[in-house]
Amino acid sequence: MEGIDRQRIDEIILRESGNSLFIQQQRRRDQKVDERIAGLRAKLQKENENDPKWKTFYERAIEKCVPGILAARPIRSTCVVVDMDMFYMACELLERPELASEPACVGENMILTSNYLARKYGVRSAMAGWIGDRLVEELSSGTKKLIHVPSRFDLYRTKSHQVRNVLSQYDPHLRCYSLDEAYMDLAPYLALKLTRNWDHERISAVLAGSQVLQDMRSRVTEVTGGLTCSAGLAPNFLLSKIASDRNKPNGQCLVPSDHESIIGFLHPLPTRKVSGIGRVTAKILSSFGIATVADLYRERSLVRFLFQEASAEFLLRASIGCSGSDERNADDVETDDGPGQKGISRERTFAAKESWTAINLKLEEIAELLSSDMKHKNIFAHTVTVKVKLRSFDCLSRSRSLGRGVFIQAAADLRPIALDLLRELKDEFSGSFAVRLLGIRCSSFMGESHDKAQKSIDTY
DNA sequence: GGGGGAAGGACCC
DNA sequence: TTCCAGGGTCCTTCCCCC
Repeated sequence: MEGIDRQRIDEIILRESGNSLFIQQQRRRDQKVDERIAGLRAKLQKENENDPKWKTFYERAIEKCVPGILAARPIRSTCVVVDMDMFYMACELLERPELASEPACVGENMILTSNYLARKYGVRSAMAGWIGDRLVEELSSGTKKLIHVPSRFDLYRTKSHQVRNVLSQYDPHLRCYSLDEAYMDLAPYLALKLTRNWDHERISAVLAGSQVLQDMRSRVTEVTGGLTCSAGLAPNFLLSKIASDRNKPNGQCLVPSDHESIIGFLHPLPTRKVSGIGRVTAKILSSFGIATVADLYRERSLVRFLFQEASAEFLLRASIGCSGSDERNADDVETDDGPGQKGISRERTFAAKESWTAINLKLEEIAELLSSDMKHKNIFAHTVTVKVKLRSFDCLSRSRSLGRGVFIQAAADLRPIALDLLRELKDEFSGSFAVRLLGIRCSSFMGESHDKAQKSIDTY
């Protein structure tokens, strides 16, 4: 079972997806990345010819800012990322334990998550359901069938709440960016627990045993009736996020806060392990010989050359185990309760439609949903964006900011603008306008820094 | 040039 | 035989305006 060949899995996926429109779109995207890489290569060659010493220029600039970045890295490992193990599936397993011994997944057309048995057959989240079926069928020589469990988000929310209740006893300010993940800082908890002021020796001793994490995880399991989670403990969230994945499932990992330990932990990893480095960035890096985080650091001048400033800075920081939030963490323990929501959206996928009436109808439904969400949260927005995905999987969007001081919320206000934007997209698009997804997004909320308006509608 | 909106992408779970 | 989500954030590039 362990040995199911990655290559065979890839072959099956490739064959089954065949020439689907989705795959064709993937290829077009890959091609764009290849072109970007070729462009970078040419630029690099030119630079090498013009000024063979160009690297030293970047090197000096980088060396100058590294000490500052390192100094801002917290000196204690108190940041925790808790990640529930195959969360949706695990929730289902509580009620249907018999599924554990069969390859199973949550989701019908689109797989949201799969159990570890299914993963061995290459079934993973975001995969089309029927491809998962084929993988299991073929790789088990017809002896197994992938079981699809319909998703039940109410259940997952309830369970997520239980988890949050446990975790908030360790950090009342914890952040949850999704149902199955929490970011927390244990510093106040530990300080309190140890009653005395920070005593680095004792805290290290506690943390080295990772007793706190151990207790926390057992309590999660107990309270949820059997859900397990994995956790990472490190000086910042960039590192604890990676650490939380290290001993998955039902495991934990501590990254001590000294530089040697951090580098020893981080540098051997493939760049893709860093949260924020995705498929495309990893591909660009690897085509310039950068495969591991150590490479990322060694080739920092090249990295600076290949990317725009913001991205290069993120990569450089990551390569020495620092995150952008290190500076912030130090002081404002209390002040921020998150940056606040920037936008709100609703989108729906359906069988591709060409009928303009049918498309309009869908758009109106979505406007209705979004407006209701906005009322619920009491937000008024200044910018409306319509998003369309065509049958070819090409994505288009069009947005409009309303007149000065105009903010809307009601579906009656949203609808005509969205419709107008959609018409513009359709009119400008040559070829068949067969729509498989429609979405509306509202952003620039009233009350954000730039707004100079009071409540106002209807004036556009 | 720099600021800011618009369009398109990358990335995350 | 089936034919790839939905809700976000942030970055880059282009373009217009000042």
